[in-house]
Amino acid sequence: MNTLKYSRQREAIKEFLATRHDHPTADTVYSELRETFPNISLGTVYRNLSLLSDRDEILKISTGDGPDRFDGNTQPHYHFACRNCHQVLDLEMESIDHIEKTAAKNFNGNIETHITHFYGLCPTCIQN
Amino acid sequence: MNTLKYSRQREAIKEFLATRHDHPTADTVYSELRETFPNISLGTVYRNLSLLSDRDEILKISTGDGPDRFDGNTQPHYHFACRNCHQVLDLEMESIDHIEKTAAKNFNGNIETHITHFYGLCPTCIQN
DNA sequence: TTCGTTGCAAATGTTTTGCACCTGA
DNA sequence: TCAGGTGCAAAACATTTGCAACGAA
Repeated sequence: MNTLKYSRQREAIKEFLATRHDHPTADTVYSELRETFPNISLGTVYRNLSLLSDRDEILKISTGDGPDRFDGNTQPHYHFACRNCHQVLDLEMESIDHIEKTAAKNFNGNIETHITHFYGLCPTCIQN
Repeated sequence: MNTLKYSRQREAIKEFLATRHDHPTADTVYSELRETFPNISLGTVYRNLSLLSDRDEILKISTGDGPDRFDGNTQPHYHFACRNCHQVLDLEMESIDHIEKTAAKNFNGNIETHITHFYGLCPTCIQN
């Protein structure tokens, strides 16, 4: 593995994600960090987000609708994406890891992980 | 719902996807159809793929790695994406729809559907 | 005739990358 | 010192869209 050198920008990105629970996009991270680092570039944000998610220090969420989102919470958990307002919420649910065994039954490859996203209407949008 | 008018291009796209089981990308659909319709445009391919998947006549697969893929098989089933060769395979497995109930337990919104993808090494790549 | 569909090209939105300079170890 | 990190700008990718011409009903 590559040797990492400390960088204020990278630390700030990690720190920022740790305080947010709304799964911001790269562009949101960029705009917010601009207030502390007026010269930080979008390229740096993308480079660090991808570096951090490669190292499993943050989570990258691709819902298949709009840009990728990022999550500072690396504990295993699941996400819900609202089909109306497009916000992404954390779900508090028991583990469903057993589905990997189910999938492995008739499969000759090696299943290492899975990603599940749930979709529908969020508590707010359901009221209309 | 909108009234659809017959189009040879749209039929050919649907027909093409029905014969393939490797989940081609829009660009692959485009290149292959070019042989039958030398003037078909990428825009038309994208328009029809998105129209067909809105109507649930085909499936759109976003693995979060590379461009979207499309599947002519609309029967509920699951996909496996190889982290080495990036091919996408069908999994033959029993239904795991019950995970929607699990997810709904502590959630006030309405869960309408879910998407699960499995990742790892495919039978071919596992040998190296 | 009407209105959905097409081809083409330009535009958009997201993410990656080349490069010269900067910075941490 | 030197390898990794940064800012900037351009490029790469994937996808969408405006528009005039075309074609199905």
